[in-house]
Amino acid sequence: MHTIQRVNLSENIIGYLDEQGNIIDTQSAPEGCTATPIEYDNSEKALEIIRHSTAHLMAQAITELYPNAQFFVGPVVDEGFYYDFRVDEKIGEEDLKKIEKKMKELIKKKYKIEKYEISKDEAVEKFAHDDLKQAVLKNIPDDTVSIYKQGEFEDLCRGPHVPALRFLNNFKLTRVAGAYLGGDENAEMLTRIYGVAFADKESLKAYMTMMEEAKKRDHRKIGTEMELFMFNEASGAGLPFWMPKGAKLRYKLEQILHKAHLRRGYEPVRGPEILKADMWRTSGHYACYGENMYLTEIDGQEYGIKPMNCIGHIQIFKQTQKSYRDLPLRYYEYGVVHRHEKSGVLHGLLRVREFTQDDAHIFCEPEQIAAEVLDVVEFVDSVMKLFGFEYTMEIATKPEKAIGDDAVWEMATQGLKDALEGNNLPYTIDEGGGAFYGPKIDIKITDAIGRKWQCGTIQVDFNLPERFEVEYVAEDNTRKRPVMIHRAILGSFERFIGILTEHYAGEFPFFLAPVQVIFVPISDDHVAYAKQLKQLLLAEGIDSEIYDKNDSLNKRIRTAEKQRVPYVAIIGDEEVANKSVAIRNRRSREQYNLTQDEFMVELTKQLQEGKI
RNA sequence: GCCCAUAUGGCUCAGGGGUAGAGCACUUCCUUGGUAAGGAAGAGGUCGUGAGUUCAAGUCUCACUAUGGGCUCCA
Repeated sequence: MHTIQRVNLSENIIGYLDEQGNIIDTQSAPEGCTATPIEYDNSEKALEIIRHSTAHLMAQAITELYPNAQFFVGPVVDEGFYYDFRVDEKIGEEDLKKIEKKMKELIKKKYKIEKYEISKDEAVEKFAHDDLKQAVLKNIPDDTVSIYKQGEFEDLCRGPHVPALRFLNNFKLTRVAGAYLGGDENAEMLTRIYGVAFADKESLKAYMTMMEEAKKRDHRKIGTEMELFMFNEASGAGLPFWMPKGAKLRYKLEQILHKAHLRRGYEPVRGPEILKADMWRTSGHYACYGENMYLTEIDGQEYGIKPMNCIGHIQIFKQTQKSYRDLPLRYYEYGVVHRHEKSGVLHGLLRVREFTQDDAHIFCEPEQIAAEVLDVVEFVDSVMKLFGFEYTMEIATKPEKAIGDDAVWEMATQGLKDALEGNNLPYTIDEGGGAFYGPKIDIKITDAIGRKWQCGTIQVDFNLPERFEVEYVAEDNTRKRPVMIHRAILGSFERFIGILTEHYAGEFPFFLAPVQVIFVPISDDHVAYAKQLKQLLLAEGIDSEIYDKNDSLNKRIRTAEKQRVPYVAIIGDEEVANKSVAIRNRRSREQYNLTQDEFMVELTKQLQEGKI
C-alpha cells in the first residue's frame, strides 16, 4: 500500500487531462505533472470531477447520519450525480435538507481527499462485511483497486476526485428515489439520491431557475389551466378525457395529418377494438405481448382488446384478392389501442393506458421496402419541421421475445440500415429493442426539459404476413407474400400533444390553437357584429369565442390575453361602422387594425401554414 | 409492479385532535367601459375511499384508490 503524492494543492487545478482525453485527478498525477490542467470551472471535465466528489461527500454525510448505510455505486449523470445505497431507515424528501446540512458541515472541516491503492484481495477482505461493495468488486477486472479517503470516510472508487472538499460548495440534492440493484427488476431496491453540482453559485441558481421554468410548461399543468384534458380517479388511471378545447386541438391535428396521408397515397381504414383471442395467438401477441393486453370473455369465448392495429389491417387486406399492381398498398387508421402499462409508469398524457396511434401498414414487395421506408422518413421529417422539433433516429434490433427466423430478421434490419445509410441519415443502434415481429427505426423527440420520448416508429415485418398467410398475385401469376411496414409518425396523439404542449408552453400556432380568436365587444351593441364574424370564421374552420360577459372591458381583455390565443379582436363603434377589427397579435405582440376582408385573408393564410 | 412522497370547494393553496379558511373561477345586481383585474351581495367542501385509535379524527395509525419524483418497461 502506498499513498500517491498530491501536487498543486494550493492552485485552482482540480485535475489533468492526459493525451487520450482521460481525466487524471491530482491525487493520481505524478510529481511535476505536465499534462493539460483542468481548472475549477463549469467545463464538462471539471463538472465531472466536481459531481463525482459531491456524490462522495453526500455518502460521507449519509454515513454520519445513518451509520449502518451501505453504498453501491455513485456515478455522474447528465446534470449531476446520484448515489445508490441501502439503509434501514426510510429516507424522504425532508431528509435531503438534513443531509445537505451535514454536507456543508463536513466541507467546513476542510478535509483533503486522499487516495491510496490496495490489491483487490485486500479490498475483498476490507469490505468483507459489505455485500454491496463485494458486488462492485466483482465487476472490477483489475488486480489493484483504489480507495479515496476524506476524514474518517473511505470509499472504494476509481476516481477522479477534486483535491479537497472546499471545491464542493455549490450543490443541491434534488430528489430521493428507489432504484433496483444493478438495474434488475427482480433485484433488491436500493435508495437513490440525486443531486446537482456546479463550480459556482450562479450556475447552480441558473439551473434551478431553468427547472422551475420547465415546470411551468409541464403539459399537465397547462392542460389543466387551458382545460385541454383531464383524468378522473373514479374512472381509472391512465385513461385520459379530452375536454372541448383539447378535443378541438386534437381534431385540428387529426385533420392536418389526414390530408397529409391522402396526399401521400394512404387509404383510411378502421378495424374493431376487440378481436377473438385466437387472432392474437396467430399474430404472436398473445404469447409475446399478452401480459400487456386486456382480455375478456364473451359467450364463452376469449377476446382481446387490441393493443395494436396490425391485425385489423391484415384482415382488410385479405378480404379481396390483391395483385402486384395494387402494391405498395398503404392503409392508415387513427387506431385506439389499450395497453396494460404498469401503474408506476403512467405519466400525464405521455404514458397512458388508452391512446390513439396515427398508425399505418404498408403492404409491399421486398424490392419496394427501401423506397417506402424513405418515403416515411421524409413524412416524419416534414411533420417534425412543421412543429420545429429536434429528433433522433434509432434502429432497434431483435429482442429476446421474438417470432421468426434470424435470417429474416437480419434481412429486415439490413433493409432499414440501407435505407438510412443510402441517404446519409444519421442513426444509432438499440440492440434488442425491436418489436417482437420485426426490427424498427424509432424516432425520438427531445422535450422541453431534455427528456427523449419515442414517438414515430417504422417497423419492417416479414413475420405477420407469414403467420396470416397474406398473399398477392405476382406478375408471373404466382402467389407471393408481401412485406408489411408498420409505421406511426406522431406515435400517439396523446403523447404527441403532451410534448407539443410543453414545446409551445400552451401557445400553439394558429393552425392548431383550440381557440384561435377571442372577440371582445366593447358593449352590448357590438355583440351582433362579433357573432357575425364568429360565423364567418366557423365557415373556414376557425374556432373563436366572444367575451361579452358583464365585466369591465379591461378585465375581459386581460382574461382573453391570458388564454394563450393567437388573436384577440376588439370590436367597438368604429369597427362596426367600418367593418373592421382591432387586433392584438400574440405572435408580434402588436396592436393594429384590419378590415374584415384583410382579417379573413390573414387567418386563412395562417391556416395554410399547417399544411404538410 | 417496486422505492419515496402527496391527496382540504371547479383551480391554486393555507390550516394541523375540540364550530372548515383565502385568492381566482362561478351566480345575481349595479356599472356600458376603447386596450392587462370597476363595485356589491351570494352560492359552493361530511378535508380521496374504507377501517382503526380516541370522550372527540380533516388532523394520529393501517389498507385501498389516484397523483407526483425515480427504477424497470414503453407510443
